[in-house]
Amino acid sequence: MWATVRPEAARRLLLAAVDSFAELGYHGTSTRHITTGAGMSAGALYVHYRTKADLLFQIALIVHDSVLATLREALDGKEEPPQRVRALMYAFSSWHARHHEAARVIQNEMRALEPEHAARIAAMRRQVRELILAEVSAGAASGHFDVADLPGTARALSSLAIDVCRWYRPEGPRTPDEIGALCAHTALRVVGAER
Amino acid sequence: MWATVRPEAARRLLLAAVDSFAELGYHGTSTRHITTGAGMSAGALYVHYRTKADLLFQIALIVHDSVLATLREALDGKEEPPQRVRALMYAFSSWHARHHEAARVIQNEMRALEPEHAARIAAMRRQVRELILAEVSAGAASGHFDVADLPGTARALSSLAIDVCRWYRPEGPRTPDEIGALCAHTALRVVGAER
DNA sequence: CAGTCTACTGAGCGATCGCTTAGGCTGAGC
DNA sequence: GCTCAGCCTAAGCGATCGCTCAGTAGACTG
Repeated sequence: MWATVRPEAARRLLLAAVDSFAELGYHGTSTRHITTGAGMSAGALYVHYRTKADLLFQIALIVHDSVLATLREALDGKEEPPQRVRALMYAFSSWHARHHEAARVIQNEMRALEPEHAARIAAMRRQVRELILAEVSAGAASGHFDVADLPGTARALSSLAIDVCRWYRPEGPRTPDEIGALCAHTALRVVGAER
Repeated sequence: MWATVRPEAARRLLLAAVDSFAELGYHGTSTRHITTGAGMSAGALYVHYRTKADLLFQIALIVHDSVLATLREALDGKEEPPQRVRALMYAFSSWHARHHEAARVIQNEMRALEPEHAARIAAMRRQVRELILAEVSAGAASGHFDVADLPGTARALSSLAIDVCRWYRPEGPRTPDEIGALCAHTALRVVGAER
């Protein structure tokens, strides 16, 4: 996810910021804590980023790009609605386990963005929601699913996957792939695909 | 939920803190912002609370008490597992809509607590999880539900309800009661109670 | 080798933070 | 009518915040 961030020092700062934002929150993290974590002195952050808020924005852009790419790749080549929802939910929820630190940052810290940056991120989040809603709607229209409330059901699937980043612990009993399989199975029950 | 907090000035401070913590986060909120919101000067906070962190702890105690009381009251008198899970999920999710600000505080800001306070809150959260797990397990044992993974399914129900506080907006199209009904219905599908 | 550029250091700026303290106001009890 | 405890204000402490900037080390160019 971070491979494209250059130069290497900018990437080190960004990774240190994700770590610290996830653990202490945006406002709980000082710029000195970030630069120390990246092995640099206090002023180095401003060589690569305009402000602390800009650093958060760059993180949000990269992370949301990663989510969207992951979801689209998961759907690629799948035809039948149950297969598509299974792939989508597997990818979405296992991504939230694998990248739980980055996910926590984009779930909890977006209110620190300036309005115009927040709007750009909100647009990317809307794309994710519409992607899920489209799959639920398609399955309901084709008769594969039994769904009375389309947006409400899409919201439920979204909740199942996103909430993973809140409770997931790497030392816990489940791997990201096992969580993906569980969430996908649960999602198919939620849309009424099991007969 | 806050009626028992006395004197009235302490309650005003507490309510202002919940508002601000929910909107700006614990570290994003200054003690001056809290006292201004309660119509007092900066020093007034320390008449009623030892520290800013202690104020957060008092909030967490009250809020978790409210959740536990709400869940136990919802189960009271219900006999059959499907009825109990429906009541539990209705109460849990509609509580998260009705009290979405307080819920956001206890979901996102608990890491700011001191270790011994965090441990007390963690114990209360464990009680909530065990309450849900017990209902899922009882329904599976009695044959009302079809559940292969008991803790995983309990976690899914918990996610459905808790995540409400992340996306709920008072100006949105659904009332807390409608959200409760939707989550309860979804939960019964997740546990395989629909035949 | 001299000159230039980029990446970074480290001191430090003004602002704001959590919290303390001295003192004033108010109302219940004697 | 006086005392005193409880509640609150206003000023301000030391620490830390985000951010700036003059200076430097080292690689590259001509």
